[in-house]
Amino acid sequence: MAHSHDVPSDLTRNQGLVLGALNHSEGPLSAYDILDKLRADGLRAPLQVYRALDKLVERGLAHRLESLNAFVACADEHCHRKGLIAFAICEGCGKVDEFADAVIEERLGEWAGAKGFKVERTTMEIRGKCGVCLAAAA
Amino acid sequence: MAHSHDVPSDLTRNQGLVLGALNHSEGPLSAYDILDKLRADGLRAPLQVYRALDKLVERGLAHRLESLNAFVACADEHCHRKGLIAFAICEGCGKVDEFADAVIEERLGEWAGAKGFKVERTTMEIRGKCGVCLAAAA
DNA sequence: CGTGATATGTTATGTTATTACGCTTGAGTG
DNA sequence: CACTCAAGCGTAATAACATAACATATCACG
Repeated sequence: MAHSHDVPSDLTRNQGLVLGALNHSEGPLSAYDILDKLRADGLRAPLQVYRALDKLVERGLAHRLESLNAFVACADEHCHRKGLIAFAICEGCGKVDEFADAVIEERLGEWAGAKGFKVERTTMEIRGKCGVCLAAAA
Repeated sequence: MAHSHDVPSDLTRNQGLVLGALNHSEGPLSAYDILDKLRADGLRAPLQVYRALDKLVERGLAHRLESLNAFVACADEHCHRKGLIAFAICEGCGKVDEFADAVIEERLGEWAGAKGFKVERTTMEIRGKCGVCLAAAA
């Protein structure tokens, strides 16, 4: 059976390395975090990472978390996710939960329709504490 | 009658200057944009701006746009806005429309409740084109 | 007056992201 | 095969965003 983080075979070397680093990580990584992890593999410059990230994000294999200036692998194995994706980021453990909500998306569409605004991209990020961390703190 | 951008009188000098710069601007400003506008008033270092912004954001007089690394004055004159605020950012003219949506907020609350996640802060930013820019492009 | 909390000014530094330039690779075509 | 065109790659330099560390100032309040 397929590993939960199998990687498309048509990625370039750098793209594969970067996606591998993201898949391997528990939480989000900054571009420079990724670079540090991949120095052993020959990467030397931020741009090598940013270029790979651009492609991965473009293809939906990774996501950028704007409020962290960091990146995560897409949680959807088959990367079919379309439209609005929301992220819940735990301030305690740093883990990120990715989800989609059709109601929110629809509601946003209504707002946009009423305003004549054409939506191209939406970022939605919730900061807080996950259940595990709350339980641990209690 | 009150000016639409009257400023609370208990702000410090730097806070007042920074909020003034934001109020005066058509669109979002980066901290360094603000600094440049305020050099004539004696500001010299980024930190002076960041410190003022921290306070303004804390008080809800300004908002940070994560996807732009920039700031806007709060659109609500009386700064009573609580809870989730969404921003629609036009890629054409750079203007930002601020709005609140109770349905989205509630929906998010439901998700959080089901997951046991405690929400502390939410950022929601829509990128796209506003009606004016769409009309102009047609 | 003293003292603690908040704000300030300044320098230096850390972190994130892009520009500019030239070389390499590989698919597709004449 | 040779050509070329698009995509990717490597490197250096720099731009843009943000904070640390430290000293001084201001002001409410006991």
